[in-house]
This record gives sequence, C-alpha cells and structure tokens, in this order.
Amino acid sequence: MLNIDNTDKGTTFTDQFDSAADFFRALAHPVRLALLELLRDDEACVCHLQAVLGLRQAYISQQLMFLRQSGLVSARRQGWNVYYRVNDPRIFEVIDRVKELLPTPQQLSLIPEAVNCTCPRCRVTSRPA
Amino acid sequence: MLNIDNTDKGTTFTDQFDSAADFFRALAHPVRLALLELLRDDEACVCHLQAVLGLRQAYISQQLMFLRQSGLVSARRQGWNVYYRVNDPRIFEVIDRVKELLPTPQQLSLIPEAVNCTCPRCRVTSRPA
DNA sequence: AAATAGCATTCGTTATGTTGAATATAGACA
DNA sequence: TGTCTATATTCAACATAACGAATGCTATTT
Repeated sequence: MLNIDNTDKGTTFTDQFDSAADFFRALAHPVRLALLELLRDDEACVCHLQAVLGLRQAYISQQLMFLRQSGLVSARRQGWNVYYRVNDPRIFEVIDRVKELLPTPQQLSLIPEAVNCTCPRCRVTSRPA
Repeated sequence: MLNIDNTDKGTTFTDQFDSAADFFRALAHPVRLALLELLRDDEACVCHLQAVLGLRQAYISQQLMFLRQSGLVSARRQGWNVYYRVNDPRIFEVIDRVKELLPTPQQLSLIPEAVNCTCPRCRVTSRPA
C-alpha cells in the first residue's frame, strides 16, 4: 500500500526507486562500462580484460566484484582462468540507448586487440602472428 | 585515434565511457529518480515536489541542483515559484527499460497527492476540498 | 608436496557523494 | 525600502566509493 504522507518509516514513494538506483550505480563508472563492453559479444577471462584495458589485475577484479554483487555478471572457472559473462544481455539495450542520447559524437567503440594476454583463448583468437 | 596499449595519457578505451558514466551517476539515486518521475508528465514547482516527497526543501533543491548540473532538468521562475522540467523526455525510455529488467515485482508507481503544497497550481489541481 | 599461474580479497588512504543545519538570495508586495 | 515567500547555497559531519599495495586462495603442473 502506498504510504502517502510518509508518517512512519514504512515504504515511501522514493523507496520504490532503490533497486533502480542500485542498477544505475553499477553502470556509473567508466571502467565498469568498459568491462561490460568487452563482455558484450562473448565471455572473457580476467587476464584478457586486464590486457585489453591495461589496468592492474587486482583493480579489474575489484570492479568485476562490484558488477558481480550488482548481479550484472557471473563468473565461471575453467582451469586457471575465470571467465566472466553478462547475465542479461538486455542491459546493452539500456547502455546503447544512453549512448544515443548523449550529445557527444559517438566515436567508434572499437575494442583494442589484446597484446599481452597469454590465456589459451587469446592465443588462438587475438594473436595471429 | 584509438590508443591501443595505453602507453601515454591520451584517450584510452575506457575514456569513451566517461560521459555515459556521468549520465548513469545522475540516475543513481532514489530521490533523483523520484524527482524525475514527478516531472515525467509535467513541470512542477519545488514546493510541490517537497510536499509530495515529504522531504526538506533544502534537500530537494540540492538534488535538483545535481540534476540541473547533469543537464537532465531545467528551471523556470514564475513569480514566487520555480518550475522544473525534464530537458529530454527520452530519459524515461531508459528508466522504464531498467524497471522492466529489474526482478522486483513492479509496484504501481502511483504518485501520492500533494497534501501540504500551497502553490497556485496545487490549489487548483490537487486540492479538491 | 612444492612451485606456479591466474584470480580474489583485504587493508589503508584519498576522493567523492549524502544529508542535516544554517544561512543567503531573488522576486513580490506593502 | 522593508518584509515576506519560495528557493538556493554553504558548511560540516558522515558514509561510501575509488584506487594502490600487499597478500591470500585455488587449480594445475611437476
């Protein structure tokens, strides 16, 4: 039931936006958005994300933990590597819509090649030489 | 030009998400989302928002300032009152899409009536008695 | 079991956001 | 001009997030 005058500490009108605010907060960081972008088409291991973004491994893991706790991604271990994937690809509809609304001319979101990743997947996909 | 290995301090892959992150940050607060919801169909004065949300006036103004600085809303003065409106209604497409993605059963987003607002508009629209 | 690789977590510092209290400002009206 | 109303801003306390450094954990390989 809707609490009109907020006389007690029950549910208020504002409270119904808590989960949406949490969702937006998970996206409110450029590194997390970059990570999600790298996971858009396929899962990826941490070492791959690290190599592409050029950031320290521990920092990558911290941001991935944030995304995990927000329910946006999941992790799967395979041997030495842990592969992350997006739980619900529909979040990209939200992200893409926001990009359209932004006044800045949308540069190509080209993903740089992984240059220093040694995981098995990268050996075959990103290292033709 | 895309900076592949981030060897200098120029534009990195992550940088292209800065403005999107700022946008999401503006929406990453339940009170700001509530304010936007109240401005969805029509502009509203601060005293109206204050009465509906049951929050202090200064606090409302602070959050409105945040939304203003984020470029999401604009203000217009008319006599004693300042009326706020959403700059680009397309942000509601984003907000509504997020609400759809959330697992929580979407409660009715009914907006409570303003009970203590004395602005001229509220006198005619929300105070039948 | 020991060493190694890949990743996660903890700790501490700094920065940023949140919120209340107090105060300031701008316009309307006498 | 002075006062009143509606709103804005400033200041300070507190909470949370960001990030670097260091360390811990797990699975594989030998």
